[in-house]
Amino acid sequence: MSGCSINVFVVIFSLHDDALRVLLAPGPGSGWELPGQPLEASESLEACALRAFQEQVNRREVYLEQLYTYGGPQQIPGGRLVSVVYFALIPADAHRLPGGALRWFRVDELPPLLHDHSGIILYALRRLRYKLEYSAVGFELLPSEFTLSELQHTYEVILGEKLDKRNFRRRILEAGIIEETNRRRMHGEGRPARLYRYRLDAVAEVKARRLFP
Amino acid sequence: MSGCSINVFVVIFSLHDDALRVLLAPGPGSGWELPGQPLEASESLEACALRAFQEQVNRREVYLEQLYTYGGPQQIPGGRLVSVVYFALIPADAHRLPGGALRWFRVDELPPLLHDHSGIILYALRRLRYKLEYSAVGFELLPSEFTLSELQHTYEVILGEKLDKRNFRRRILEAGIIEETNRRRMHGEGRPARLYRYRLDAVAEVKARRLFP
DNA sequence: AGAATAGTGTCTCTCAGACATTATTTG
DNA sequence: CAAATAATGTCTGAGAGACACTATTCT
Repeated sequence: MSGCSINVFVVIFSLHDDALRVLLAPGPGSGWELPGQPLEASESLEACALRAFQEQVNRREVYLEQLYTYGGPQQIPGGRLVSVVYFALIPADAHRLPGGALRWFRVDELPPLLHDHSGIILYALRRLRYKLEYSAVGFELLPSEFTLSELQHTYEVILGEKLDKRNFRRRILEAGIIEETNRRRMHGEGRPARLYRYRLDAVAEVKARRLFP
Repeated sequence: MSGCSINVFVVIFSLHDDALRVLLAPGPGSGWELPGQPLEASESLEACALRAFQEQVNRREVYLEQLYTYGGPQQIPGGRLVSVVYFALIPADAHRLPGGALRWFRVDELPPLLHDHSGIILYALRRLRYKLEYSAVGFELLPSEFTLSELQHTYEVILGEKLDKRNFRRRILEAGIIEETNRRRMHGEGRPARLYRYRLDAVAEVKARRLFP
């Protein structure tokens, strides 16, 4: 076998303080980089990606999808480097404060990044926005029960634009991917909002639309 | 560096004899498999993919896009195996008869395949059909000048359904991705058809929509 | 009562799909 | 002039986007 090494990186998105954020690790030199690690001998690519942020997340289930595999002809000491990049969405209520030196950055205020990681993040963001249009991926950033206003706000933050309240609700409800609960959220001020959850079969459908497998 | 090896496979589509076909190589045992080869030390993933079918194609420019990277935890003797899979489209007039033991198979009549290659082909086909809807990828299977009937026929073969002639022409022309030439195709019988070509800036646009980079 | 947020319906316009006839060439 | 293929336009229904007011809770 030729001397080669594979790194798995993850673009981890989450939503807090009214902004979409990415988790980054301090790089070896001055900049930052995506969290990642070398693929170990007997684990799958996906398992390796999960390791990259298991300490950041309380929940076991997260949305994880392969993004792209980079492998230019660059030589590194000891062999060549191939990077497999995933992207992940974790719900606002499920992540811990970053441990170690990791930090959350707003996607619109990224620090200087090593390698081509800023290009990769922009690509992941493009794909997230795109998927938001045709799949139900937005729910992956919310707790399991949420109000329609919260859901709309999630969409607005990711897309970077305001949406019409009535059209948004009509579209989401007609799509049949969420269902009412009997519960409501009281936040002290204003009329309490009904809580919704995504339907279990809708979750299955979203998984079926995943790129692969 | 850990002992690991990377193979690059390509799902190569082309259109002839009224059917969408895939190029396959005889496997080590009894079944067939996708053409592919180990990644060499100082080449990019894409260059390795191009090597896989450079002898099948006259033209230098082909449509090539990364599909997915597989890397289960399976052990193979001497290390683990990661497979990067691309998919390629080559125009009907640009491919040679397969050299060596390679053969073209209709996608609806695949032979027994090794590994999970039949699943990979089905996934590539799904993606091709999907891309046909929102990008101009269909032109990549035709010669540089073509009639609208030929283009429609290409779409029909890939999608596996008949399309309405007037709606098809309206949609394609309104999309502004092709332009008339002054030439016509005479085929001895019936009224000669005007030849079209895709617009150069449309080609650029399609490239911009490519997944990455 | 007032402040704050939740929730609801209509109209218009654009786009997609169904559909049949005329036009041009060859033998 | 018959056979073969190319080329063309209209109608209708569904879905997307613009738009403003009422309802419920808390202090």
